[in-house]
Amino acid sequence: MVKKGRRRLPRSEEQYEAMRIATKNKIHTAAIKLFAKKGFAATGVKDIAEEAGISIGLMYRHYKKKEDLFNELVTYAVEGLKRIIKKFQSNESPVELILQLTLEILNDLDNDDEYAYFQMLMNQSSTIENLSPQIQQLNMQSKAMFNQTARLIEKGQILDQFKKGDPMEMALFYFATIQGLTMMKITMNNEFITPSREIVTSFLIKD
Amino acid sequence: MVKKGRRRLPRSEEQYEAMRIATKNKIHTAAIKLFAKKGFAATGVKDIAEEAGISIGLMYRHYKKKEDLFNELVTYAVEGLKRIIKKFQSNESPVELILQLTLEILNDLDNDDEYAYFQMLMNQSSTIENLSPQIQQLNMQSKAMFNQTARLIEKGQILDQFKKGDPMEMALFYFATIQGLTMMKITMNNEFITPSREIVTSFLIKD
DNA sequence: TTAATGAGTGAATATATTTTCATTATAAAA
DNA sequence: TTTTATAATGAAAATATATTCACTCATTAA
Repeated sequence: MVKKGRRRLPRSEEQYEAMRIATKNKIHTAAIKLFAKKGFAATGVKDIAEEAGISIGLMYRHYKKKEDLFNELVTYAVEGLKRIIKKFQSNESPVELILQLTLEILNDLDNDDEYAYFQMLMNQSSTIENLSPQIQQLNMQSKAMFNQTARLIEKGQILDQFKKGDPMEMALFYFATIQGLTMMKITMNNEFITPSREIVTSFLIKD
Repeated sequence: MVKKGRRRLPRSEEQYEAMRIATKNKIHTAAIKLFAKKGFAATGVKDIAEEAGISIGLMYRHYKKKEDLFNELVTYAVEGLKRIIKKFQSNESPVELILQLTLEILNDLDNDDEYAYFQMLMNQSSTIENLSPQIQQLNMQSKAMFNQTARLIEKGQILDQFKKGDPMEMALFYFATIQGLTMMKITMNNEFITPSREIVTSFLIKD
């Protein structure tokens, strides 16, 4: 409808799109880092703008509220979770699936990948009172991830790949270690030592 | 000096002291819970006063600033750390010492003891920018705790009580799991399953 | 009863943080 | 060089949170 009165643009729509995506990326990278490290409340929009190297005003052109930015990041985390859940539902060998995920996570921790930040974001979410739909979704997917992992462990136990024990308890412990490692990574930074996957999985996988 | 002009008091000094301690305890219990769950920035003095069942004004009679309250709690955490470090320096069997600590922690998690809150407080501390002397002390003790644990693991390896591996890496992993479990406990609350100590120590202790 | 004292209160003030918006900068077409 | 559309800015307004302080409350010795 508005298209009818199309006027000439100084830049092409593609150029504008690229600019917007570029600044959005800057905001994302800065925000995930700060939210993960300091939490939602302790992170000021000023901090984010500074870290991203843009003005506060520009942030608000992209996000009406600080919360909207947080929620968008949460959405990415949800997508990541969904991918893992889907993978776990495949028919591959349980031990292979767990090993694969573990190695991937340890690798990301070692390479300072954004993974750690997203993991922390998931914790931070639980500290927020006013649960947005995005955070509710995240909580649902987390629970699904848990159940899926417990089922996978059960499968692996039947195949005699895994050690005995309550699958739910083991799944919880697995994620607790991942959680804890992520936290350590973020707080210790360069003093952090990424553990071998043998250490991480020794409670679960038979030698 | 001031004692000279002593005037009559409606209550005895002991009574006043008891009242002050009572409210301080209320504040502590409320604050540690909220700081641990939501972090320093996200916890309002209003929240603390509400949870403690007192007025905001009374809070400020006991602590000039919100930060002072936080720092006092940090001091308690430091004392706890020092106790554990001292214990670890004793000549008891390494495997016994680690087992003892692990069981104690798991028991506290199970019983909803304040331990979990103090553990989380230690994380929250790392997210604060303006490092108070108290927080600096906490960081120093944390590092000491690490080193002490690594040394203990080394000792246990020589005695063939522990599995092989880099002691520092294993110490870090140990605390990461504790950290992660604490976090889970606080976020999941009643859905949390306290893992058996066998699961927690299986990466470290030989069967 | 009254007077005295320190605990306890919460509305008012100070401070910090978020959000808005009038304005400027940029790059390309004319 | 001028015009244009949109990105980008940052000081000002709106909002939220921390802190203060003039006051009330509770208790007990006199």
